[in-house]
Amino acid sequence: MTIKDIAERCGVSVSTVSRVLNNHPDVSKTVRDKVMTVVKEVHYVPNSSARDLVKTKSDAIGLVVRGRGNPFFAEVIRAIEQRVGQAGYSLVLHQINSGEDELLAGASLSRSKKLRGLIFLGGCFDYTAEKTAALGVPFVCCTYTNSFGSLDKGEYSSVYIDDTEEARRAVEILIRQGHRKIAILLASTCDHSISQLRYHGYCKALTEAGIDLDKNLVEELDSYDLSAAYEGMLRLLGRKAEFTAVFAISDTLAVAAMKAMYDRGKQVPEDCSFMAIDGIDMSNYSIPTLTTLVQPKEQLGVEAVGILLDMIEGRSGNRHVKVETDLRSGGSVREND
Amino acid sequence: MTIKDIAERCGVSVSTVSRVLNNHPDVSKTVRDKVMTVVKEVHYVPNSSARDLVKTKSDAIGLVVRGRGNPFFAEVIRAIEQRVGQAGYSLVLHQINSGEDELLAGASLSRSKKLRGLIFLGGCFDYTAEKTAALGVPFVCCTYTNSFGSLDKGEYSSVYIDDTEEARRAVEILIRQGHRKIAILLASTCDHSISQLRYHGYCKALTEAGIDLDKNLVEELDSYDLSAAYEGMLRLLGRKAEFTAVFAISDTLAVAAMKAMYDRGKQVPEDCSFMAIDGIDMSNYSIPTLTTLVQPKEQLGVEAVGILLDMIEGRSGNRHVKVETDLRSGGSVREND
DNA sequence: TTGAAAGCGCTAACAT
DNA sequence: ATGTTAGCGCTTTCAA
Repeated sequence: MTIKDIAERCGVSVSTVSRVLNNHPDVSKTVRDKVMTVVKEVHYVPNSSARDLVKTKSDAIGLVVRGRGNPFFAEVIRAIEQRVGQAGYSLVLHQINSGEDELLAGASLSRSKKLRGLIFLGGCFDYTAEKTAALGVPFVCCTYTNSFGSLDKGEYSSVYIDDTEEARRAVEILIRQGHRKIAILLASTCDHSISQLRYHGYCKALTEAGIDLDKNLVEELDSYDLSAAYEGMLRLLGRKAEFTAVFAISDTLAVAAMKAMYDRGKQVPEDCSFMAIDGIDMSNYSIPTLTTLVQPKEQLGVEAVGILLDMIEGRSGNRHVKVETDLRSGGSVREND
Repeated sequence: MTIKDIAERCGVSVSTVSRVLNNHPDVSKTVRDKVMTVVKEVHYVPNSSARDLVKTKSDAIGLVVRGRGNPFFAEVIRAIEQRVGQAGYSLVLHQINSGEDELLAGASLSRSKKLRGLIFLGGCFDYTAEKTAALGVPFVCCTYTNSFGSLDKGEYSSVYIDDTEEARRAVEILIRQGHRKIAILLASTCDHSISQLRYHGYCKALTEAGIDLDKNLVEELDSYDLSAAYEGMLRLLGRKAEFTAVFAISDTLAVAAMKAMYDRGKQVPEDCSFMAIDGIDMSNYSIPTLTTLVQPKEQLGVEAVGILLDMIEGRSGNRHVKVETDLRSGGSVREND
């Protein structure tokens, strides 16, 4: 069923049908009604490929999300969708798995869908000008910035929290509560990602407090899965290393780790305190409620779209916005005062 | 940058470039290499609209998911993606919000992307032949079946659990443990959805055990949000109605409700047992681990794709597959034996 | 207000 | 092995 079929059934030309379909004003009501009737009757829907092909400039913004089903991203995505829609643009959401390259995905999406701009959510931290050149449109890194890459500040945009500083702050909060033996649950100490940055903040806080880093208290996981965190926590407990608190680099890891504690007959926070970063909805319902530095998820999304639209519409060049976390005091950290 | 530009730069015709791009064998290595070099050099990516437009029959299967960020769906989606890919088809994933009509979305997707078939995940239970007519391709309802609609068995396919029966079974398990005062946490008793079916199973179990339905123990929520479940549980506790167990129609509701218990200083399962249906990953890490009837998420996805491909490739007509849940015994139900 | 026709970028038949 | 060309379904000038 094509526009031509509709035209024939209505006894009009294809251009008239096209006009009706696109709400052009210069069509008589009689014709318009007739066309619409037939369209409804046969459930006609225009072929979007043909439509996209013919119009040179789209209103599509691409969103490439790395890490499927990451609950932290869900809220950010929602905010992005809403803002993009409000601004009269359409959103092309493309989710990729951890192993894939988001720049490649973005470049491909950009060319094939004629995107006006791109937002990357949860990508890598080490882009080079050479790799981003393929994108061909303005882009903004959401929830991270290019800490390990060689990109100049003027070559990209970002909305992010200062991962190192926030991690330092989180660990400092534990130290202020009297903790000196603090374990860390993370993905890797040298993967050039959020994990490495937050590890760095952890080290910094220890140093500032004059505490020596104990490698025995660093538990590296091979994924962000809940099961990996659970097993990691058990290993930590099994090592018989002494610690009174755990800093988990994400809420999900903390929740699974607290469960491991419980299953080993230990109490949180009596036997061990837990502190994390992210602030997902779920950790509000963990037992006890997780104490965590909450990222401003909606703001992250809103700012990302704002910066991108400013660039697309020529109001400004690349920009970087650092946002702050908010301490949510649950019951997972023992108060020693 | 179009295929024509590439052709010019290489001094060959567009068809040659097209051949290279599509891995046709009849191109000399010299030409192929030259074309590939230029393609990489200029970051050329074919316009997918033009590509899709020209090929009359696609290999795309649509997946319309109702209910963004529902953790239960995540695993089903993963299984579907994998199977569709394995079979040599591509997947077009379209997520819609609770308010939207999945049939409309599916119909639109179907026509505009020339889909070969559709899978609906988390849709409604009341389709009519009139409404599904617009789809124009075979479709299968995944995780639900058309309990309240007027569709004939031969007019659609489905992979589902028997919601009523599984709910009955869940409540029966509670009754076997000696519970007689069992509250239920649900979304609605008459929304023609999973909630209504599971409510029906709850009633059935009570009746079979000779227990009168106590409307005071039925807590209807206005959404599936964790916060709604938390508040609902507080209301239930506030009513001073007596109950020794709660049947939550989904894992997420149960987790939030258990937290409400904890916050009111009550113990699970000592003061109240909890039982649910779904079996999401997260509820493995609740405290205590949630006792729940686990849906075979991967199987749901695999079967859905299997049925759809059988129809697309003409091996069979519409089919209905009922799958079974698996009891996961956590610590949320008190064992009285 | 309507119709005819060009062309968006690509693939695939048909030529060579 | 490579080039020429006819569309795929649609929007959009340009004419009428």
